[in-house]
Amino acid sequence: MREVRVRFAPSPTGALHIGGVRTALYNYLLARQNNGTMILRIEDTDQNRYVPGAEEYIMKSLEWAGIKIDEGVGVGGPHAPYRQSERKDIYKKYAQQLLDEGNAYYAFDTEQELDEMRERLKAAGVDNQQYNSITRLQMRNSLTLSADELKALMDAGTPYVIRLKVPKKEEIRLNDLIRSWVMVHSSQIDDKVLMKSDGMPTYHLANVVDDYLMKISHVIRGEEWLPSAPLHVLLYKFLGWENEMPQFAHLPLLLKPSGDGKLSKRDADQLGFPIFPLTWKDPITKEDAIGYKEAGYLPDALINFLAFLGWNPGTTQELFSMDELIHEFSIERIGKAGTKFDILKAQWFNQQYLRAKSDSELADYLLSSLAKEKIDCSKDKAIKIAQLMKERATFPKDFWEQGKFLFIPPTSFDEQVAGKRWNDEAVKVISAYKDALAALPSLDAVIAKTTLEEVTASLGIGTGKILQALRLSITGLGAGPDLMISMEIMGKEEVIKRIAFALETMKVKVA
RNA sequence: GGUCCGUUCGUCUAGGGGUUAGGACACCAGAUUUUCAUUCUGGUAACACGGGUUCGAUUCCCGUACGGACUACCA
Repeated sequence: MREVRVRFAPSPTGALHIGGVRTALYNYLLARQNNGTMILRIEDTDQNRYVPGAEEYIMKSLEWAGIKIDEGVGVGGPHAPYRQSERKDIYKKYAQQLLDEGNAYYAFDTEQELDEMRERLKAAGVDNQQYNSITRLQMRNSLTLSADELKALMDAGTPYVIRLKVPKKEEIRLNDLIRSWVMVHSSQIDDKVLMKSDGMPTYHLANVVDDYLMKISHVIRGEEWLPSAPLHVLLYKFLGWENEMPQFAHLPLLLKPSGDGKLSKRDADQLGFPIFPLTWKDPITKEDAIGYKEAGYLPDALINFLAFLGWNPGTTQELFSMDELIHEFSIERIGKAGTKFDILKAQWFNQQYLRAKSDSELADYLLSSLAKEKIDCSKDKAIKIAQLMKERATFPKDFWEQGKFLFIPPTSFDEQVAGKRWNDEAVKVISAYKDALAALPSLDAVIAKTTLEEVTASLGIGTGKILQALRLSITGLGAGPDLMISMEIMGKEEVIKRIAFALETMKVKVA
C-alpha cells in the first residue's frame, strides 16, 4: 500500500478558521493512523492577501490543538521549501511543460477585455460566460496571434498569463472517497489561469505540482474545492502524473447554527462564540477576536467536538482522546451533508473534559485567576474550592467567576431573594446563629451545620426556611455551592463579619 | 442563470427493503439536592415531497422542492 502522506495547506490570509482546524485534524488522524506523514504547506501565492503574522498564528494554533506537523514550514523536510512563494521556479518549469506540449497557452487579455467578453456573452444570452474552447478563439492569446505578433508582444514586455487549454469534449471523472464518482464535462470548465501576470502560480497549478512532488497520497480538503477538482484531475493527466494522483476526500462544510450557509466569523460574533482557535488581533482593524483557548475551551475537548462534526465512529461512544480518534478514524465514516455548528455541544464536551481533570489541575486554574486578581491563596485551599465547584464548572474561569464570593465579601444583596427571604424570623435566627458561631472554638462544615440545626431547633423554626436567607447574608447571592463547606473555606471570623454586615445593612432596608 | 454536491428528531447523527427508526446535545417533567448547578429516571420530537421498482420503501431508481458550494490573474 502507498505510504500515507497528507498535507494541510492554508493560506496566510488571516487567522485560521475553526473549520480549517477540523480539516487539519482529519488529515492528521489519517496520517497518524497509518504511520504516515503530516505536512504543513503554506499557500501564499496571492501577494495581495498576505497577512503578516498569519503563518505563525496557524502554526501556534495547530500546536495548541495537539496537531503535530512532521514536515513542512517551521519543521523542514526533504521537499523544502514548503512555502509556495519560494517555489516559483518549480511551477514555471511545469507551466513551460504544459506550454510545450500544447496543453496551455499565453493570454494577453486585459481585465477590461475580459469584462467586455463576459458582457457580450451575457447580452447574447449565453449561460456560461467563460474563457473556454469557444471564446478563446476570439481573444488575444498565443492560439489566435501569429508567431510574429506573439513575439512582438513578448519583446515589448506585455503582461500575460498562462491558461490551461481545456479540451472541448471530454468527460472528466473523479473518484472522491466521500462522494464516490463525480463526473463533469470539460465544456463546463473554463481555461483557468495557471500562471498569473506577476509570475506567481494560481492555486490550481501550485497545488497539483506540490501534491505530486511532495508525494501526497490523500487530499483531504473542504467541499468548496469539489467543483475545481476535475480541473485538477485534468492537470494530473496533462502532466503525466495520472498514476501518482492522490485520492480525494472533500469534507462537508461547517454551516452557521441558524439558517443556512457557510459558518462565518460574523455569525460567530453575533452568537457570541469564537471562530478562531487562538485570540487573533487583526493587524488592520487592531480588533481582538477571542479564541477558543482564551474562551476557556480545552484543546482535547475542542478536538473531540470537531472530530464529531461530520464524522462518527458508528458506536455510542462520544468521548474520544486524540489517541482513540487516531485509532477509530476512517474516511468512509465521514458524512456527506453540511454540518451546523452547535456551540452548546462544544460546551458539553468542555464540561466533560474539565471534570475529568484532577483536583490539583483544577485548583491551578483557580490559582491563575486569583493571581490575576492579586489574591493570595494556598494550594490546599484552592483544591478544596476546586472540589466544591467542580460539578458546576464548564470552563476553567468558572472556578473564579462562580467562586469569587469566597474571597470577596458582598457589598450588596440580591434584592429579589432579600424581598422573599429576609424577614423578621430570618433575622432572628441568623443573629442567634452568629452569636452561636462566635462562641465556637473553630468552624468547619459539620460544626456549622449542627450549630445551625441547634439554633433553629431551639427557636422552633425549620432550617430549610432560613437557609437561603443565611446564604444571602454571607454571599449576597441567592444560589451557589454548598453553603456549609463555603463557610468552612471562608473561616469563622470572615463569616461572622459578613453576617454582621448583612444584619446591619439589610435591617435598614427591611424597616 | 449555469455546473456540482447534499436532504433521518430543533442540532450532531446511527440505521437500512419488513425496526416500537437507536444514541448524544438541547428542551420539558419527576426524583435527589435546604438553593442553583450536578446526578438519576422518564418524556416530547425525524426519514423534504411526488412518482416508479417491489408483496412491502424511510432505505433502490427517476423527478420536484429546498439548501449549499463553485462560477476571479482568491485560496
